[in-house]
Amino acid sequence: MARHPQSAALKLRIVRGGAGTLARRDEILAAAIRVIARDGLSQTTLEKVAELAGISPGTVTFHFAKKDALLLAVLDRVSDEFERARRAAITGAGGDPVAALGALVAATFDPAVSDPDRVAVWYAFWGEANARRIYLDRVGSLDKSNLADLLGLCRQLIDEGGYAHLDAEAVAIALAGLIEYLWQGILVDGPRFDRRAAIRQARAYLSVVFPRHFG
Amino acid sequence: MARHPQSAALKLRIVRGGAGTLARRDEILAAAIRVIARDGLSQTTLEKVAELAGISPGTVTFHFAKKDALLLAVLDRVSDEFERARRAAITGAGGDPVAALGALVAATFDPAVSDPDRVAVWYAFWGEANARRIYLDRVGSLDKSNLADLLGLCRQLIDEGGYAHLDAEAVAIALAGLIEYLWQGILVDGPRFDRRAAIRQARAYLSVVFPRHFG
DNA sequence: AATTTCACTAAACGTATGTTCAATCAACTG
DNA sequence: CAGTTGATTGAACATACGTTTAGTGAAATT
Repeated sequence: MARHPQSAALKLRIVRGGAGTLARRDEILAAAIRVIARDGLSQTTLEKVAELAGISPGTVTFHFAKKDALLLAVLDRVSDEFERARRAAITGAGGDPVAALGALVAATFDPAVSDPDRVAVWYAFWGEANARRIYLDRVGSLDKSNLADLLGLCRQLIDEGGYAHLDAEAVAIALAGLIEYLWQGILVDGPRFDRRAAIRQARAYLSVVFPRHFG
Repeated sequence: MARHPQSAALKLRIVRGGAGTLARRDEILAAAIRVIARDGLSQTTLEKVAELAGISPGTVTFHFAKKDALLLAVLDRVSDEFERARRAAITGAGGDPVAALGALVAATFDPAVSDPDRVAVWYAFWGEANARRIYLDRVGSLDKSNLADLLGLCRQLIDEGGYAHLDAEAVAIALAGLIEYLWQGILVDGPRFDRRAAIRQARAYLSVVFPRHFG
């Protein structure tokens, strides 16, 4: 008895990288994200994921051949979401480094992007990054391009804003570290994390470094 | 056939918190640290730990009743080492905030303290922190007291050094984030991590914020 | 010398879990 | 409507792993 027959709404069958409809894959990924966040990678089982998705364990391996493939798909999903939000913030600023830095901070703490589950998943993969090089490649590259963007924006602001005395690299690394550090608070405090305070503290740092542009 | 009889050197039997000699416990903890760093928490098994320690799997559960207890002991061990190094750096500075900040940075990237295995273990537990509250308590409290120390030192330097225009909290959080961010490099680059460059970058930030004391 | 204690081994046990597979049902196709 | 395809189930399989336990030998104790 197939409890989940193909509905007309799911007729759009785009098979890429694996079997199954995209909708079902998304449901499984969403369930996996929650299980990983709740139980950690070491306690994540296909049975738990299946139960949370309301399907049988076999269906999970039908859509994701191996457990490893599912976990990697989760990482890619979360990684893509973060990357997209980051890019949108920069693009929306239209070349203005001050607006871009502000938008990056705002995007980082946007509840839609950095909900506690996704943050927990992100840290879970960081925790296994040393053991699985493929994880390290993903999380590392996102981190790297984030720093590269911040460094570019800081350089631009230093040049155009008359902050020639500043060490762009030091300022950018500190900013990247600050943002990540505040981000950790989401992991620690969960839903009670004060996002406005985090944004305020990030801007306080920017106003220390670039006082004439972040008053 | 007991291949590891009690030798005269191990006669000192201090049993605290569990069975066994301290020496054997240390060997097991060292093996566990390496396995966790190499394979991640999700792939760490008692058999691997036992093999690396050159003993049988049963001996591990003899010294650490449960696997959970072993993992927690590993976390405590690494946590204690970090905390001790931090405290030593601050104490050694004798109340001088400039010396203390410099010593903290140096200690953070001291190879004896932050060897790649220990850093990987630290991140591994961070990765499971959302799932296991007891992990979160440990890693979170170390992080908290670290920030508290940095904040105190920054406040002191701001007051005594004539930096009244600076936001102490913003400066301290950025410093904490910067150090952690650079620390991540140990995880990413392993033994090839450039510790001198990291120290240089940390001091570059300090010289941006406190130019008259970190020239 | 006899007895007890401690550290350890090796095998056994039971369970949890990733993966496979035959069967089933719905939807689409011609 | 008959036949094919795709999604799903549920059970079976194999195995990896944490834990238990009986047994062993050396050291300490009496």
